[in-house]
Amino acid sequence: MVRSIADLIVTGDLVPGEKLDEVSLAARFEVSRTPVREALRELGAMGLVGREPNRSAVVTNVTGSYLNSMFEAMAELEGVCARLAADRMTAEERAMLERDHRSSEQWVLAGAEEDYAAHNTDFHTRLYRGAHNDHIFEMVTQTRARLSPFRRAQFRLPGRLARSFAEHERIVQAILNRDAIAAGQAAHSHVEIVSGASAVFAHPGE
Amino acid sequence: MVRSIADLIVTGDLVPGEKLDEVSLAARFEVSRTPVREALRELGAMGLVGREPNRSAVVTNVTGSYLNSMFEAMAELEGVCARLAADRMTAEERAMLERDHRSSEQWVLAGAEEDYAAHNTDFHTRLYRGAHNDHIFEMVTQTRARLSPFRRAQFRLPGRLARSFAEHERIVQAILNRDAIAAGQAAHSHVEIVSGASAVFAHPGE
DNA sequence: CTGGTTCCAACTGCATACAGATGGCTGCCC
DNA sequence: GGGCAGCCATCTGTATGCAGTTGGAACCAG
Repeated sequence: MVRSIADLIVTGDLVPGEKLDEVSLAARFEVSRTPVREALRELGAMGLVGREPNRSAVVTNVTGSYLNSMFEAMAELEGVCARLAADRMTAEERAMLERDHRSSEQWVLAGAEEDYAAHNTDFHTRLYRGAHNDHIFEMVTQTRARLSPFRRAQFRLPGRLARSFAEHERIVQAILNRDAIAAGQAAHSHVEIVSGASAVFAHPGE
Repeated sequence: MVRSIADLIVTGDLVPGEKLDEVSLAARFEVSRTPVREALRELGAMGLVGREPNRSAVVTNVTGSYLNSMFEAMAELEGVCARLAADRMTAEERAMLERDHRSSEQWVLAGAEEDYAAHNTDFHTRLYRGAHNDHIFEMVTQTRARLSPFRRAQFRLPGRLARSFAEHERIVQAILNRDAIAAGQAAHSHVEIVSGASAVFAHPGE
């Protein structure tokens, strides 16, 4: 239930600012209002929807300022993850990260945005896992989920694919060299750039 | 409702591992099960209680490994906050931070654990706010809430008060000097030390 | 006395019914 | 014609009832 509604939001089926009426959602999933309500509470706690007393839940329309704070947080968290990952990744993890990264070059050359986007998600997830810190993993995953409605189109920008790949390259190299500082910085600036690329698509806050 | 139950957990009234039976909670607060259920869902999303299908919610008994990951995350987040705060705090914020810190010395000299603990909470909150990043503020606040059951007694350790004050001093100085790097490091190691001091009190995980 | 099986009580998950609140619409008054 | 007030429709918040499931207690067999 939570998942179903979250998907509607993350996939963009429900647009930021849109009201989530309990009865229509209940009808849509053919259940009663109760599970819907509970799911909305949970989504509210996760920050995906906003709730105030006696009002409909609304898909969080992150205002510019809060959106920026999330992108900044994302950059910081990525930096931390990469730094920790450089120290802690196992040999297998390093190998997988590199292999995966190398193979993604084909999508860049082919200009396959969708495929590269999928790889990109995996790549970052590997990074988060590599930090070997469950709580940080949770935080970064949640933050990413909340940001996802706002960066769907990030790879549409011309040349973004190649640049993203080059930035990944820097991160991978630093991690393979076990250079924690460099890895942290590379990941940090990588996300900073993504945030700039995505800002354009941000839904105007109210 | 959420707040009421969360308080029971944070204050230690409900102990990690304890089952949260919906009907008794409903009776306790003199409401029906419905709002209790929704509150539990929300607390589940916040990570304060664990939930699995057809089971009672249980106060999260953070296992040793996850507890460590939270303390580590806390150290990283504090470091980030202090670093950002050193750059971004307004003159008023700096002044308040210093004033507050100075005045806390009286509690150290008097050995007033309760009072110092209250000040300590304020001090760190100031730091988080000083970073001027709402999302990071949320994350660090949530993490702290989840950790609170596990560090209630941190100032009981002999000499901890004075050491904490000295560490705060380093952080304050670095921020007043606008030395972001030093502030970040000082805050990071401060929390690392707290985590060591608290580990002793961790409820044994299962 | 111990191990297993069966049954029951208690609790969770969901649905429905009702009460309270809110926002918009309509109609009246100025 | 415009503005204000009161009413009504609609939606959220809460209570209660019922069905499904689970864990444990009691009982029986070895």
